[in-house]
Amino acid sequence: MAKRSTTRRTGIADVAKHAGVSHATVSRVMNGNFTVDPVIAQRVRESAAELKYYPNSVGRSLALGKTDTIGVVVPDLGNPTFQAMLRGVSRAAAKDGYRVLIADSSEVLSEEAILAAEARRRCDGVVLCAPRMSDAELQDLASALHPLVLINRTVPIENTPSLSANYGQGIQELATYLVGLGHKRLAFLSGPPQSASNRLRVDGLAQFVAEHPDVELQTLSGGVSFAEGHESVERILASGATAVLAFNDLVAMGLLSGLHERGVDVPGEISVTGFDDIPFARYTTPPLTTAAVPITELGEAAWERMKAVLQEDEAVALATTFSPRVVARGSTGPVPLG
Amino acid sequence: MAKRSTTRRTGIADVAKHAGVSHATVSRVMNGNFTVDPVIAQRVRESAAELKYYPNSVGRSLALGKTDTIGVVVPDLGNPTFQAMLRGVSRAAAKDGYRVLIADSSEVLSEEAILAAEARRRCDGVVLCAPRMSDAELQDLASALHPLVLINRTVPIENTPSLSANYGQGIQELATYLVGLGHKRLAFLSGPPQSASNRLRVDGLAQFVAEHPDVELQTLSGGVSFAEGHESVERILASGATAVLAFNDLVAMGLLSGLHERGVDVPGEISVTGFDDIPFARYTTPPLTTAAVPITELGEAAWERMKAVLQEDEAVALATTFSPRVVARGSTGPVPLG
DNA sequence: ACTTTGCGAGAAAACGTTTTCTGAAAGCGT
DNA sequence: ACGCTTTCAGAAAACGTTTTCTCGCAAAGT
Repeated sequence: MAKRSTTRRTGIADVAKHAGVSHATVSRVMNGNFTVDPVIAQRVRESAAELKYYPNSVGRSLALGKTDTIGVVVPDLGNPTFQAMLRGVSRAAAKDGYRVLIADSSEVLSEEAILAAEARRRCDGVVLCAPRMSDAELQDLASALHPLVLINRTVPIENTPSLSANYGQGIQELATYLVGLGHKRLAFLSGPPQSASNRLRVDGLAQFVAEHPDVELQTLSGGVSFAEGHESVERILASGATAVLAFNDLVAMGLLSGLHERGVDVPGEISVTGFDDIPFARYTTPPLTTAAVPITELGEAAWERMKAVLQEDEAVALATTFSPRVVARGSTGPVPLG
Repeated sequence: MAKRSTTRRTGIADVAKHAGVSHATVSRVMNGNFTVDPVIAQRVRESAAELKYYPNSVGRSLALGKTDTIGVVVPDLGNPTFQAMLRGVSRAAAKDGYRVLIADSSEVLSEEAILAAEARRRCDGVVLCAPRMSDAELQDLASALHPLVLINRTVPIENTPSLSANYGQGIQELATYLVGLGHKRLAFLSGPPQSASNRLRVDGLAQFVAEHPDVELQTLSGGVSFAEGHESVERILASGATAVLAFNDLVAMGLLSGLHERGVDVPGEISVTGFDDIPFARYTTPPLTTAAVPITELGEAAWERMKAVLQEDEAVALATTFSPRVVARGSTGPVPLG
């Protein structure tokens, strides 16, 4: 049995005894059931207060069959994007009395499914942020995870809503903006190949190029982080591009920093755009032109969908996309003469 | 009773029936108890696999009296410092099979105690990050929270370890560094009054001034965020200080940005330091001189202490302080010629 | 006065595990 | 062959709630 420590926490039985009633009555009072004589109810409340009784939440969960907790699986807790998602989910869920259990896969692909399944076992549902796993694996997992909501990953699975930013549209708008400034030679610093949002950007750019035959686009493998952006400087300069579309703001900022060190003028000699509009983007020098993704709202929307699924709402919207908005700042300018 | 949905999840009873043994035996097998005949154990494992059985974790928690979960309460999930703490705690705990439940008080003082107590009810212990509540309130709460670990807040309470960065020492080292560059007129852009770490900085600076009578220090009320740093530009310039110690990196970055917009040269006309060394600090222009706080390590250490308390180790270190390290970068320079 | 209705509270089952206790069978020495 | 220990598995209690069912009692209706 549960290892009896010297002193047990005060339970419902203690309150019942103290108030001279049964467990059932105490439970009823604690849950605001009105079929209890007000006099007795008051006595129970006083006993509970005196004994500092608070219902054991594990016991409650067992009886009720729910934990009032949802799991959120993120690829990297160190990434501002996922931090913002997490915050959105957490705050929205908190408003409805739900708590969030976090699981950080540290970008280890093989951990993702395990963490998700384990989280589901403890929680009423799971939110998967930008899962890296394959479509097939995700499909398999979906039914086991069932109250499941996806962020930045769309897979047509029954009962699983998904929220995503329209990266394809966003990157096209950025490219359009750059071309409007006169740029003809663009470079795309791509993200991780297994990332669905990278795929959307690649596809969006492919479409853009198809519609603008006069524009030349090079794709260079980049990454997701500052450091990776910083390291890309040489290759960017060698490419001869006059404008760079970075995978995200972090990469753009690393690039900006590297260019600054090399004495390359931004936007005088080269223009740089990011993606996401993380809080820092407006404070870089020069301030970063980027596509704003309402990522915290995505998180909040994820909770709303989750709530709907938990309540077994029939009409829960499945796929919702949020459109990024180009935010023009100082890191982009007219194509240099020459 | 728990509202019976149409299909129940497969439980230990199903496996028992399928394998032709008792609940107890299944439980023993699942928990790696070796007092089971290997032949039977194998049969049970096969049944479990076939039925896709996974132990219900709420049931387990109830029987075992533990949830393998700890709560982490932070003042603001949007703050990089707390994000880093959270990440440290979460990753360290995950290595030991524990999960983290998050509670974000959104800097609402009155929510803190409630969230902490509620988290404790669901978890085996609570980590409080930089609690804003008063010492008295914290003392009161401590026993109810008991497996409790504090980050960036030291209160002498039995059984509750605390991890903190030595902000007093750090800010003195930054001030020493600035004075070494010739600065005599310093300004401190302070943080929230109820923050213990702000108090440590104030005290540290007071000591510094006492030891350096020739140095003039002004304290201006600042804040914790970018925006607040950005808004302080006028007051900083009006102060006539040649070097500014910002409460943290965020404030320093906001200030840097504001100064840039005003065409003020950093560090030519004024030097700026931050605090924390958040990942972005090295990428600002100019790169930010700051005091590096190993904040993720603080989080990891917090878990180690928590683990020790959970295991009822007698010899658990109570108060541990981490020393910040001055990281000199480009935002500081010699005092301008007057 | 006797049955019916209704209200409120207690007994007990249920949620899904773990673990103690008990008992049966098997192994061993004499 | 008998009694002892040992091994292993099942029955049942325990964890702390919620909820259904039941029942007593009082008020109301005939």
